[in-house]
Amino acid sequence: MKPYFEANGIQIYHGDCFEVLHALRGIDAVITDPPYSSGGQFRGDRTMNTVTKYVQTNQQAFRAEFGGDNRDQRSYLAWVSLWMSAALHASNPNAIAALFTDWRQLPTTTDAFQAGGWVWRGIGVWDKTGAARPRLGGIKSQAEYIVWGSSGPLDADANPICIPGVLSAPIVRGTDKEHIAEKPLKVMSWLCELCRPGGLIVDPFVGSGTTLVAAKKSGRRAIGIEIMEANCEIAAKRLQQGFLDLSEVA
Amino acid sequence: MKPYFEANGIQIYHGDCFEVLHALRGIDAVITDPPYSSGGQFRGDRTMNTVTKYVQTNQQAFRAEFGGDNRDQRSYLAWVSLWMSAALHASNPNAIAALFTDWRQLPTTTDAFQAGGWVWRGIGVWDKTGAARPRLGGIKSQAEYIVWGSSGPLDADANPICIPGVLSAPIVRGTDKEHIAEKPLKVMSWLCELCRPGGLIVDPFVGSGTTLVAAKKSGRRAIGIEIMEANCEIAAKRLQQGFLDLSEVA
DNA sequence: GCCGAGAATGAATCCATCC
DNA sequence: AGGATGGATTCATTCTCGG
Repeated sequence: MKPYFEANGIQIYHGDCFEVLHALRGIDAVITDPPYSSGGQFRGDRTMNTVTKYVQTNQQAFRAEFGGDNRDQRSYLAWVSLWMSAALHASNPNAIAALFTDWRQLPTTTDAFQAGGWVWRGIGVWDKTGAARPRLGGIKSQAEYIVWGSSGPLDADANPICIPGVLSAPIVRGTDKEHIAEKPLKVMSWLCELCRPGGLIVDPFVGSGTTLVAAKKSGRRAIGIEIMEANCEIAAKRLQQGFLDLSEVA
Repeated sequence: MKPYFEANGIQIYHGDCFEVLHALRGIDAVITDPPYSSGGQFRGDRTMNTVTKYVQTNQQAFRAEFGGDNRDQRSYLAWVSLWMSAALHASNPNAIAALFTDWRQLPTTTDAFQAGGWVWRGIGVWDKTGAARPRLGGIKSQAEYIVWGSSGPLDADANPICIPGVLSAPIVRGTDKEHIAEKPLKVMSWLCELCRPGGLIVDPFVGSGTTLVAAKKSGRRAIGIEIMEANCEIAAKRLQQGFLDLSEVA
């Protein structure tokens, strides 16, 4: 398999994540921001008045909520657990994994994480620090979440760090933004510390490539996988710029 | 039914939450911090008493055990959905609910919330701002979570506020702390704003009574339910002190 | 009052040991 | 493919107290 891009320990493969993951070995950390598949198809139904919708017993309410409304969640569960399982097979015994998710998919993501064979060890919070749409009459949806864990026992000796559980960083805006759901470099750099220094980080959903840029800056090797060629190009460009920046500093 | 305590629109009932909830009507908000039944990876860890489970060092201050904290995930799901369902039947059409949980029980809590017939609308974050136990080799467990939603459509006109999605407040420490799992008054006051001004807040798990104190300070009526008489006493005492403080200010 | 040193603390977790 | 119990370990942050 030939990488789309390669330089200074960072590779990008253009293709499907399953195909590439099956060919990989020696992963120390899976750090990624997969498409959330969020936003309910049946939101109108879900937000109806449940008291009028379910006049009878709550048994009916239970079936409505857990029956047909969340079919897309079911396939999200299956899909995430499949590639997480593929990643586990390519991982070292003390590997770490960290997946982004939003509030709506958080329970499904923790299920998928464990269904894929990983040990779930906690939740990190990315606080967007107020730059979120206000929600009148309720709590502002101001955070995204990082489901994290390991492929086996935590080997704290290999990487004796402790990163904060709530990371505050404003969302990427305006002309800097290359991708709809782009994460701040600060947040991805923070997650890269979960990987042992010099270790191999894999991101199966490169997008605009922020994980790869962060991995490079923090002195880890990285392999990214991306299915859309346009994104491969953007990520490669950012990596090249990043190297230029680094050489200027040196 | 006779309240254990009553003053200035705040009542405490000493008893089981199911019994009292069935007798109630007209709830505008359910705001509560139930026992999480969390702690540890193994069943043995969960079934320990709460002081052994949650208190590590030889503390000077004595803090009481609290009950109902050793359900497994299945029964936790069933138990939460049952009292949430009872609360729904006692609630007004545009009622709000907000439940505390930790990372481990978050997915079960969102299931139970919906199984009880409520519409899940998001997750709030209580950021303990650093004073949490470090976790070597991983992400610090620095937050607890608030699962929130409503009994039906959100009525933003009745209460046109929007509270932040990440609430930062240090944990309660030292001699001020009356309960192992006590929440900061600042956090509970924030949540009380979800209830329409003058509305009725119900807390089925009073503990040390922080929700009730916050409700009083924010000008809402409140009914608390608590099964342990020792906690009823602590909460009543705090409420009386609160009223004294208020009168001194006035 | 301000600063620094030392002590205390935490809605844990992991593991050895015992029954 | 056991289950319960207790003890060791962890360190950033907060608290206490003396100078």
